[in-house]
Amino acid sequence: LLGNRENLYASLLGQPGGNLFASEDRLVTIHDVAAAAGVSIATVSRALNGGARISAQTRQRVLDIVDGLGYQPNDLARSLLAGSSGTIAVILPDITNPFFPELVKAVEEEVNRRGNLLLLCHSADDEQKALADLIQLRRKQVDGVIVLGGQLSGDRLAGVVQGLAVVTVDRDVRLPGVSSVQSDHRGGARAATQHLLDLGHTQVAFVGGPKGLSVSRDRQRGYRDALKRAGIAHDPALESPGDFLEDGGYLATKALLAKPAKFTAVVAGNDLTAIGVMAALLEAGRTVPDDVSVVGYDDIRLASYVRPRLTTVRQSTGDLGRRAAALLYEAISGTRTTPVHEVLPVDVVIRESSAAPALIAKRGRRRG
Amino acid sequence: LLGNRENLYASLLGQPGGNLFASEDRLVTIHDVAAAAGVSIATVSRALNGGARISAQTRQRVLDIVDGLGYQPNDLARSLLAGSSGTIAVILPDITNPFFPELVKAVEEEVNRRGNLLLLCHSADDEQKALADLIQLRRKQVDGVIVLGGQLSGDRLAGVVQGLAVVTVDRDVRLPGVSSVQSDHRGGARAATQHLLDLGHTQVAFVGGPKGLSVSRDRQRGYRDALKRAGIAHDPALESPGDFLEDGGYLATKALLAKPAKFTAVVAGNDLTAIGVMAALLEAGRTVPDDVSVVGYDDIRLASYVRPRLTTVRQSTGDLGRRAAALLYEAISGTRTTPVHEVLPVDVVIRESSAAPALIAKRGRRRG
DNA sequence: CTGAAAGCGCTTACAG
DNA sequence: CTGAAAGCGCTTACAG
Repeated sequence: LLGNRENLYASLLGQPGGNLFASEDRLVTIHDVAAAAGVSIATVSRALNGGARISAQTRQRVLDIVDGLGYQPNDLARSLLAGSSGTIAVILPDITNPFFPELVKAVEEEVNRRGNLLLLCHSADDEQKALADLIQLRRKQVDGVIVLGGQLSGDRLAGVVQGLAVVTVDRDVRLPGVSSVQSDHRGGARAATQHLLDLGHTQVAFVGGPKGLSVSRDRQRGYRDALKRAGIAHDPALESPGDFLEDGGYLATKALLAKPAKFTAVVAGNDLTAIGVMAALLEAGRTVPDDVSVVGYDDIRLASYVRPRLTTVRQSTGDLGRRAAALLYEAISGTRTTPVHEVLPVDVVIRESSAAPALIAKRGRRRG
Repeated sequence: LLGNRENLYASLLGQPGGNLFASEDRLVTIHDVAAAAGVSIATVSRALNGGARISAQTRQRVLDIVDGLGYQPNDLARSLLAGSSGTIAVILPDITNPFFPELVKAVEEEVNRRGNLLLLCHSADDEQKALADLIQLRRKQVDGVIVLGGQLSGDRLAGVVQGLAVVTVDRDVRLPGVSSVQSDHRGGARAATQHLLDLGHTQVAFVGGPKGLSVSRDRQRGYRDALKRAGIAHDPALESPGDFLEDGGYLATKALLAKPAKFTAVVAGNDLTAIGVMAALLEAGRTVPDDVSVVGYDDIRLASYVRPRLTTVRQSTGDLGRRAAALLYEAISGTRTTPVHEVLPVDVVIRESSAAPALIAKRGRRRG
């Protein structure tokens, strides 16, 4: 295939006749090739698509003309016949959150490996736009779509999704025929909180994600799980939603700091939130981790570049993308008819932003 | 248009008959609608596309059937006729560099505003793949493509680009009919370096971008411009290429630190590089900015969240994307026939990572 | 092995 | 206002 492609652009670069235009502004079509080669368009098609019986010499003659003319088949026509466009779409809420580009990159690699192209719709946070996009995608005959996170309700999604292969990532709606992939948000948040508890913290705040996302809910549940297991009642005054961006973490922490309730550690809904949390703490004169410990979630690349380096929960973002793509192609090809719901494992990466609370640390030193 | 869309998915959600399938696995087509309404397919087409003369009552009857059946026109067929797919592509080198998502977001908004869809090709760093992608895009009849940065040589691009509307961003190749947008890399780097010089630095190192990119070249030129203007000869021992990622900045700084040549400030090729530079300095026991000042380039969102907050050159990334999209649509519509090459202004954002060199600072204090 | 014909799902002159 | 027909650029049985 690639060899074929190379031929094609070799011709585009080299040949004097390779100007792509049959006339003024009509691109060269299969008819032009057929005429130039003195064969029917069926023969040109056969020469191009291999497989079918055609004499080696006819094929070569046609291919030479194809090169000379710089002919490129029109995929719109091919797709119309095939009923498939060779295109996959991903719908996501916020491409400026580094978590998504990493995921999209993995998806794009898989999509490319299969010779397909990737459409990007930046809409999952706006239900109206997401629905409109989905409809447009269907009209364009995309073969499948991966829905990343987002607010789109299951009902709405179900309504618009018929006839489309769909895989969701990081949302827990169960739709007929729709597989999903997500990492173990609840377990991850539980482990992150447990890590702080193990360090000796007993007053742990939580700055989560936006309300209404299953990811936010799951991570909050994990946080509470850990507290409960340690016999600590969760204090609503120490829990705050965020927006999965730096700002939300910053603002929520400001608010937390203004309350009478004390805390020596914060579990953040994701890394961007954690960065905002740290900024607010620093601004309030609290040192991380000496005064307050902070843990994030995602392990985006920058988590290890901020100071202090961020303790966080690592998701294998690439795996998430690759699994989503794999499941989507199974759905498209009909290999998989009953959906699966995969939960990928996560682990806590301990870096510099978490430490024993000040008092305990002193006691420890005294003992040692 | 949106109203129309709303109708459509209202029907998809509500109607009992709206199942999209005419039979087993054939989607409903215009013929099904025509048959159900007892009219010709031409009439259905007219009812859907407005404009043409059709009685209000026939239109309504057809539209009701359309809703009832959940019919969605096949855009592949429409596009084949129109010779245009309503699709735009962007080719970029590295979506995990936060600079690009911000740009892509702006482009996507413009593309959406025009009712088009955006294809994403993650290939500009691999010439072979970029060419293959470009060819595939042409076959899919995309209306235009925005090429972001990347290594793709002008010649190669020229060969494959005929018949496609193209706009380049952050590269200085001049191709017939191809407009370009970029920020003032040279001026920006010059201003950033000047800022350090003004602070009193005389030994300023440079950790740039990958070799072979015009962006890298321009920023290095700006750096040298400023030195020259100050009567300082640039020292090749203090200049190093990077890769526009954290790692490159980190590694290059390690190498710089191992050399005998001294420096009290570093101009980094971009913000990611600057973050790597700071990590290496910290690891070597140098404080930023007390021992060494660092300035970045791009002003990605995280530049103001790392500690110390990064002094950097702000590009209006959104403007870059919006201008690129606008120029592309001018090319597509034929409004613009002679290409333009726009250079957008930049400015230095002074934050915490730059300060007077230690010695000067002390002198200053003594004096004061 | 090769060609003529039908057809993919639409839109748009052309008649009426 | 409405329908029959042609055509967008291809692929694929169907004949020969």
